[in-house]
Amino acid sequence: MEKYLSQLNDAQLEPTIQIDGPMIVIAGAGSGKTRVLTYRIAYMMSKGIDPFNILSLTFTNKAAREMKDRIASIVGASEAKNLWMGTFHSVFAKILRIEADRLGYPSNFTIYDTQDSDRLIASIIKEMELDKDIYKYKQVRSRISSYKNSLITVRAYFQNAELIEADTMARRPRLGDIYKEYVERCFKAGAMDFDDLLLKTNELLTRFPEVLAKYQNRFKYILVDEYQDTNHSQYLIVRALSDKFQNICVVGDDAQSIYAFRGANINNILNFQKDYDDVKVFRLEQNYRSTKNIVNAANSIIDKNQTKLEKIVWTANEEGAKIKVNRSLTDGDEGRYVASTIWETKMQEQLPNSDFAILYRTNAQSRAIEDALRKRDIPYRIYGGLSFYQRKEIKDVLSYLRLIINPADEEALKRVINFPPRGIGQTTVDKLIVAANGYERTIFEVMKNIDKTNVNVNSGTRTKLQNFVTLIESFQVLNQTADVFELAEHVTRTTGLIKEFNKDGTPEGVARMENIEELLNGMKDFVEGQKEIADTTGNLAEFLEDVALATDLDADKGDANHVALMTIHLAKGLEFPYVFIVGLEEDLFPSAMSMNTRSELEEERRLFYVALTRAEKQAYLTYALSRYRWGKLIDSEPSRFIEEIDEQYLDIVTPIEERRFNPMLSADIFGDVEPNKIRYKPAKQPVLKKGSAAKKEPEKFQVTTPKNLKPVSKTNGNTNLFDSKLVVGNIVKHIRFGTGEVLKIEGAGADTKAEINFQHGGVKKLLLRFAKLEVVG
DNA sequence: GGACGGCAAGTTTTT
DNA sequence: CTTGCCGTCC
Repeated sequence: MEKYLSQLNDAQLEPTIQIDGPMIVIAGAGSGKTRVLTYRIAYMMSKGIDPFNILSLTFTNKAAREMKDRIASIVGASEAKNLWMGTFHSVFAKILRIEADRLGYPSNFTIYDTQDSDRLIASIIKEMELDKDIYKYKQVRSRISSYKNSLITVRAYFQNAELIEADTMARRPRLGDIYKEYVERCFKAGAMDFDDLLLKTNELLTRFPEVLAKYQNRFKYILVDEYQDTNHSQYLIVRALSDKFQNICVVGDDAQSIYAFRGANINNILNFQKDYDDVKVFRLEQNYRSTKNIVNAANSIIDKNQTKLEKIVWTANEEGAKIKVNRSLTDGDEGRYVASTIWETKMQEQLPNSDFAILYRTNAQSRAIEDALRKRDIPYRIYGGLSFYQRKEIKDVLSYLRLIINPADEEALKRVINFPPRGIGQTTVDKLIVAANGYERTIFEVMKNIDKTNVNVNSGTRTKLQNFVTLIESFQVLNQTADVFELAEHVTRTTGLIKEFNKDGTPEGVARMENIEELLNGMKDFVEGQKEIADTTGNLAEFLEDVALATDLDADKGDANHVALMTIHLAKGLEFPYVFIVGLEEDLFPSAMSMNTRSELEEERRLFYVALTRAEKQAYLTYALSRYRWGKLIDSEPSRFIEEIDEQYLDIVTPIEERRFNPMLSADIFGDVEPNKIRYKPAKQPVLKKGSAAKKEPEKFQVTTPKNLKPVSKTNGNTNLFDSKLVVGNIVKHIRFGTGEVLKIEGAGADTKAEINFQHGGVKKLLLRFAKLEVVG
């Protein structure tokens, strides 16, 4: 342990060896807070504290996993295994399953994702015959969500005249009724939404003192990372659990609070010292990540905010290059600028793709960037956006599985009761819902006892309903003996899901088939993985929970060599040598939705601060004069955030208007130069989208690349390789299909697929993003 | 009950 | 430009 502690500076060492009592670590960006957290836990264990008594709450499951691995490497895997570590949502979902019956929930409750909530709310609005233009389901959902995060239950809502007044004034007098119905329907379906995982935990700890005592005694030491992003609900859970022993350590940076929209309350961190007695305060102010230029520029930005804790982030690192600011004509040009800059830097410095990240404010911005990267054969991966588990075909499969575990799950049932089509139409489903509400039973129970009900359906439909019940029940029987993978394979086959997606032969259908295939592969991995961990059973319920709370970041293998594309929110906690922050335009960043109040604007500014401080060596800021939005070109002006940076840290690239008339320079503007023209065979170019950019295909210019440099990624005449390591002819090993030869590689980025001829199983097309392939030759 | 085509709406950010 | 929803016709 000593040798690890000696790696820390004085400021880091102090909080690391401070074990007892309440404490806060205010950690500037890049100041090594993860290291402090990790070593602190290892240190605690080395002092004889039972890992069983330590609870560590992180912001992502990936962070938890990495930290646990690191701790395991210091103190040993068998010790680290007993640590409770994870996100608020995953930790308390586990506790809720243990204690569920106290709250009247089954322990196998479903976790509704946002899409499930949306659908349920939309159908309630429809059932109540309300105007869907006034009661927009997304707005209603976010309203309900913020109530839950503030611990305003339905009962509390109806006792609060102000809230009712506010919603009535907003022309939504029935909001409380929708809220009530939504909560009841979730309860009846044995389902909790994301907010419930926190709200119900609070209910559990408040209503049952013996449960509170149990977990207080269990979690004698509590650590909370990213404390600035906790909401009121989370705050109360932490307070309750730490109340007895007061061994609470929170770590965070108020300057990086960026989740107010989902209820995060920056006051939690600002007021921490008032919440506990004798709080010890530590500050980590030395930045180890970035150059002086980046650190100073970021400081000059955050200085503009009024609401903040005073701290001075500094670095002993080198001065570094100035931040490059580039203006483009359109979003397409912006993409090409980014792509060509990455390509040139990569060649000149001989860098891996994974040294680069492109960050944006909204997911929709990724498309123009993608197109440019694809044209340059630069491997990339998009994080976030529509995640794998939210795709239609995946949700369909998962819905069947959810029904096996919990037949009360109304949203899952509505999704698959007639998909693939089996003659149970909307009219019938509506009747079932009405009957279920009337009898106060679940839809599944009504179907099962259809003969004993007064549901008015003809005998043909009756049989179809009973057949569906029998189908699900047969799956339940199989679930007693089969593992997740075997079960899912059986389900996709017998329900006809596979056939359904296979039948049309359209590219979409084929893609969907392949996604289902990958889901099955993922299940195989899960089953294999669980076998190695003794304390878990690897059953279907656990798989579904993992999936419900997984983020796109969690699926990352971490070793792949690609440029990362993601929103700034998702980039929090990560770092990259080269960072591009794109779309720095008014109304986009800062967002038009967030310029009404000072606090909203300050949050946008903190977001910009987070973006800038991801960069280690070099940051690029780009903006476009016009941008496609809904198919139309709209004008934009540079973001105020660019001006707010002290100019001495900026390198403002020549404005584009001056260069437009210089034909020699225009190649740069459009960036469409062919890299390494001599040796490089351009790949199949994707069909260009309509738009001004496409029309102006420029002349091909030679890039000034040293001749002895070869592209880092070997293209082999094929289109872009997702993982540069894999080429045609490779012999690979797959967990399910065994050994095979790579025949073909196609697609780009997250959708890159390889066609592989397996010795057993024949030719398969696999998504590289999910297929865990081992190159063996 | 199901398939297909037309039209409106949507882009903050996520566990 | 996309996606999802709704209405029409078989």
